[in-house]
Amino acid sequence: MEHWDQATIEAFRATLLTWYDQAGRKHLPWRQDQAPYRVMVSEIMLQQTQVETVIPYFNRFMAALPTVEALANAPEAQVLKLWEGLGYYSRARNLQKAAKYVVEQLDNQWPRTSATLQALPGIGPYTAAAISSISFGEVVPAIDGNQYRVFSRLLKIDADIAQAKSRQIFYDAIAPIVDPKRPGDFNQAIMDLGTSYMTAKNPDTINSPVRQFNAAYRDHVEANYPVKTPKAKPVKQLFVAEVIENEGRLLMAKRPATGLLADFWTFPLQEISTIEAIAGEQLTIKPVVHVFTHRRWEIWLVRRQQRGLQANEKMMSRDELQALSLPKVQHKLMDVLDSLDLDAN
DNA sequence: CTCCGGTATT
DNA sequence: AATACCGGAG
Repeated sequence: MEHWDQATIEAFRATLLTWYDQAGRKHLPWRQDQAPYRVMVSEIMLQQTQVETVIPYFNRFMAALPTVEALANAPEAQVLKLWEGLGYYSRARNLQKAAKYVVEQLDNQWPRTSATLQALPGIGPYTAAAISSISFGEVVPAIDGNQYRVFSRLLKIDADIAQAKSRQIFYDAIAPIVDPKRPGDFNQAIMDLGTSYMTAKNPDTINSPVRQFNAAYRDHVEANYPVKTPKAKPVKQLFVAEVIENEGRLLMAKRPATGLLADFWTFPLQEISTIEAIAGEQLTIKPVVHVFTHRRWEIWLVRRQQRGLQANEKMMSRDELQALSLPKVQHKLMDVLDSLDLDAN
């Protein structure tokens, strides 16, 4: 690992922030006004989700629920509807819990440090540091995938970023480099660097504003960083999805309160061991495929007659469905169904 | 297809 | 430390 002396650290800060002031993504809606509520909402949305995807969701969310009190007092169904399609729905539920906590337990006095912000549900070490540095000026690194990638290359850090224990190694390496005068801008500048020149694939190091600080580039080993062990492949699972229509209503089943897509409504899904279980019954040549981190679902649509309803099941009209927050996989199933009906006409 | 990515739970 | 949780981009 490289060691930077104080002069190098100061030169790096100056170079980075000069570039950020000229070329940083100042137009991002959550950077217009960096009040903690806005930063919290944006950072939770940005967990595991790309900037371009988040922008319209963030704007709708802030228009509908402009203050932490508005979010705390909103019906959960409204919050989930605003989140519809973003995925990782526990983020939305925890976000509202965090808002309630700030309003009801803290009398609207925000925690101002990374350590205390982590008491809020859904706020871990990265998000806490992002909020505290951007909104309150705390001098801490906000270590996300961008910071791992950027500093692993700049400093040739060999710790495996897939390992939890590597976090401390990166924290210790980055903390002395964070600009004490502009910690929030420093963190956001690293994010911008990580999504422009210092990308995961095909980095444009030759044009990077901090090329001269890049030890991995200097030594022609940039492709070796960050060090990351590959993750396991998702397990394949076969399902049959029942389409039961009656008088314009569809039979929907509510998923269990814990686990995958908790409490969300989908067509009734039954796991099958082989396609033979529904021989000839399927409506399409190929299954609907939906992949999670750890599971790959292959879902065969079948049409069935009206039957008795289980406790978690309900016949729903199209209007009722439209009002609900439905997971992407259910939208895929309904889209395939609609395209079949279209072909029939 | 493959790859990417924070937090909570266990 | 390992696993669960989603959708989008290339």
